[in-house]
Amino acid sequence: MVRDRSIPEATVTRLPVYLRALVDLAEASAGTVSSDELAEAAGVNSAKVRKDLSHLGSYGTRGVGYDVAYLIHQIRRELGLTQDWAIVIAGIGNLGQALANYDGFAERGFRVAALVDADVARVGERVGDLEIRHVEDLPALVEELDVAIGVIATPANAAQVVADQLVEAGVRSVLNFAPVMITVPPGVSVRKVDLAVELQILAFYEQRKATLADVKRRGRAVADMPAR
Amino acid sequence: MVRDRSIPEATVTRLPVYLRALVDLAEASAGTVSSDELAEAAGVNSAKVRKDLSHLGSYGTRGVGYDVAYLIHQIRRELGLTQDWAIVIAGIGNLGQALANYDGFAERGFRVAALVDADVARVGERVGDLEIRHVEDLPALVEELDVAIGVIATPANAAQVVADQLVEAGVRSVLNFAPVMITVPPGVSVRKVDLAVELQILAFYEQRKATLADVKRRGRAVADMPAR
DNA sequence: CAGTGTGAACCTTTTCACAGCA
DNA sequence: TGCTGTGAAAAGGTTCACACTG
Repeated sequence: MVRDRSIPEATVTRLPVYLRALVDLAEASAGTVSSDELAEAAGVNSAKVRKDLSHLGSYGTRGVGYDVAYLIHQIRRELGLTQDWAIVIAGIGNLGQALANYDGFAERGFRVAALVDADVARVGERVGDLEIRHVEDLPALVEELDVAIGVIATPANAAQVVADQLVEAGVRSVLNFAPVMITVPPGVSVRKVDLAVELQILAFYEQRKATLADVKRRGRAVADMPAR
Repeated sequence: MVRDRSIPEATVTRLPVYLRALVDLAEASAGTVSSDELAEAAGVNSAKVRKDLSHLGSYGTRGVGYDVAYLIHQIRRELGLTQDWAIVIAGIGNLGQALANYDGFAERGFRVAALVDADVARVGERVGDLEIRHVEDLPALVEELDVAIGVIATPANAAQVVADQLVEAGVRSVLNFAPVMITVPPGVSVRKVDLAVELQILAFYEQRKATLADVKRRGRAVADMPAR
């Protein structure tokens, strides 16, 4: 059967989760893993694991499971993590600093190559082993360091300006932590992480749980928050 | 028509996004907004906005649009944001500190009520106007401050232990920033934010863009990253 | 015979398109 | 006339269940 080149979006979002679970398993020196075990570790069900992995090809062995090391390799290849990616962080406030020092990036092939801020007073300050540069230097930094991904950690009101500067400088992918939607030209990818949004979603389900107290109001119990 | 009490999960995840856009619009003193305008501001399409809002009830006016202030009120009510929620942050490293100082929480009704860390050496240290407390104090803090939501900002290896402590202390909702899956008893909600996962997803699409260079390989162009 | 790979059924979400209302 | 609200259609994602294989 010809393998379809395109992997469903939902699968793409889960591959990094499997990858981490697999790396943990590898460290625990597991040679092989079943879809059941991997599902458990990733917090999904095993049918989903098998479907997802089948999009990569037939890398499992019936009656045995998947070879951990080989599967790690395949997922890395599929996600483009065999190379490492240089990222630039724009906006070195609390969040920017936390991101600059976040070990999870380096562990997974993302190298924080540069830090920029619009505040001239901050320029020259050291964070970890990088020096904060002025945002005006972006074009040179992107070019020099071959930066592919820009991370926006500025306040909301600066985000669009910085996004424009990143794009102008040649960055093609943007991860936006600012609590505002930014617009970019076609061909540039954006993902948005909004810390407060996640809390609001939790609050919704928390509130709904409280409603469980007066269950008698209706026949059917109020649903629990769906597992992800 | 009887309005169904249950709002689709996909809609719940978008309500906070609409809410923010609406608050921005309100600040720009817009009295009314059409589904088209709101869609633009939220980065989705207008049919989705109308479907989503229709789950809250019929709050729009045909030929005119939605009353911004009223819609804000309705979404807040639906999300349970009319009260404010006390949260505790566990693990006061770089990320924990950034979260403790993050304005976006307070702005949206989340009050950081306590900070805890397992490292006794950190106890007593001040971050903003809170003092770091020892993780052992969790039960007392949760009780006293009526904490509903716990945020885990510890390293991966401490996350499960802290999650257990939070649940033990009475927290019913957990936002997990640690790069590991945690398990909790039924009835406790967990959402997970993984900073590196988002980067990995971007890398996937970035890599795919690179593949566009050799478009001739196949008839159909490689798809762009789907908009969220 | 344990566990993958996968059609088929099912469910959720998105999009379309337009009737109906202010 | 302009824009909401919503059935109906389409797309996308999940789960089931089992044939098949190492």
